[in-house]
Amino acid sequence: METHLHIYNTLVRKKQLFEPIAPPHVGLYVCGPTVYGDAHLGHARSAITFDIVYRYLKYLKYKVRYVRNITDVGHLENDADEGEDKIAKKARLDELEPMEVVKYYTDRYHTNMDQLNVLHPSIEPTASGHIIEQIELVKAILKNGYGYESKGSVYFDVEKYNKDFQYGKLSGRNVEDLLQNTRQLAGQEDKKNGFDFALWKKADSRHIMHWPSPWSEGFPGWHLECSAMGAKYLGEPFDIHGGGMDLLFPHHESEIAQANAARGKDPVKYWMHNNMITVNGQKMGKSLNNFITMDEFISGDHPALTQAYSPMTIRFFILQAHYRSTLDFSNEALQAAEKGMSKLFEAFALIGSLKPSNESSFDISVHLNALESAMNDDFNTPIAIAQLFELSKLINQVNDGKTKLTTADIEKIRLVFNTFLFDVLGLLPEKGNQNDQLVDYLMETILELRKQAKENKDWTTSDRIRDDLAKLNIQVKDTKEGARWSFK
RNA sequence: GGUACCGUGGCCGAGUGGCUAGGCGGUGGUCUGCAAAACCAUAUACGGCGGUUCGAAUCCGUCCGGUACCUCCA
Repeated sequence: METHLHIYNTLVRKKQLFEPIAPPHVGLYVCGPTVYGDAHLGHARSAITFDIVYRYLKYLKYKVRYVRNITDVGHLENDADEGEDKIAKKARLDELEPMEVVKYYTDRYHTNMDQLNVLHPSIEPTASGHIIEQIELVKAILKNGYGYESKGSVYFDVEKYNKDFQYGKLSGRNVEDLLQNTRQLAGQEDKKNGFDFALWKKADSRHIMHWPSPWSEGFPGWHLECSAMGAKYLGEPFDIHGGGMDLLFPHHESEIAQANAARGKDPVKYWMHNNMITVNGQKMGKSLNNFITMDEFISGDHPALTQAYSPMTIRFFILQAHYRSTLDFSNEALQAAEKGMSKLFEAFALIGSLKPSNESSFDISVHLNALESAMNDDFNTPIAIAQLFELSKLINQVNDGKTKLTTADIEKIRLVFNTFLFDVLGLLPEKGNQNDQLVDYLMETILELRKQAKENKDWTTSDRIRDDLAKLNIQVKDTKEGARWSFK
């Protein structure tokens, strides 16, 4: 399987040729959501970024096992290890069973992902379903001497680990700096060093999610689940681990440390990190309280939104930027994306009615190659989309009789659009098709009436038909061959 | 303070030593009964200052401005 796919590997901070550990198989692990709130634009970006990775790897004929976890325990509240489990806290406030909260937000997350046309992962494991694996991992770390027990909790001994391995190899930090910069944080009494992180945490009386363990009735530390589940389903090491840039430190750094401490080897060959969505240049996130949920985008019901945006518009908007760049949210940018995307779909819809010629005035394969090399260059979707715009321009030119294409090349263009626009980029025209035949028939009748009015130079009637249809978001387009129509 | 990164035309956003990215918006034109759509043409650019080079938006230095991580976060 020869490809030229290059992936930017955060571990070495440059693009590398992608060489799977055991081709044609590829293991892909992505940090999924913590299900204690609705998905927002940032979640959408991460999911879409790695959806593209998944789709393109499959396009390249790899056999991909894609694991994306659901975090339903473990992440602690603010005061580091003093805090309460996020989901438990939410449950207490709402007087719900924790698993009720988990189920509620997991379902909502799935709905949003389906709306965005994000493919389902091969496996979607939950942290609460892998407590045993996580306990085993803690045992292995303890056995190798890289952890210590303290008052029923177990911590990772970063200083000890750093003597034998390198803590900070992913994030570019060093332990000396960390020592100086984490000293003042509260709630560190039980730990040898401030930067030591919890592997197992003893539950206090308020804590309603807990499990038995050799050390205490408690719950796993927050980096453990990905280490345990990644290894379980993808092996050690596996190919690609993805997530948001904000997870780079300490989460992914600690995953590397845990794997080395337990088994003496790095867990992952290629680390990929998507950048953040920003609002007025600032990260969109919970703590800044400036996030907009997917449902709010779809309904338009948010003070920052001047209109509703379809999930496909959001997907397209996200794909128009490279995943490693920050992407700034604005209504203007969303609206530009909406218009641009519909232009692509309109061009695609025209392919079926193009008139073939005996020769082609341009070479389709040039564009196909350009699309592949864009995707091979660290999944450069903006360039790929630019290529699709080039193609749609050509389609329109053929439609206008300004350039020529053979029947075979028209089919080739259709195939390229199908493959890249729909399969690889995962964009779908979203006009409902429930009443297609009826609508087509009605439109045929209406446009026939308008044609007659025009022939009679009854402009009042013909314009009224046009304007009324516009109110229904139906656009009439007069061409040399007669009127066409489409949904706006 | 430490670490990583960014500053591109009205807006969004690729590119990273020489060859117009692209989209939205603007302007002019073709088409049209008038529009719209489409097509054609076109303007507006690489934060400041130095340096390297035949040549820099792209490399180096420096200054200015901004962001992320170091606490849960996609």
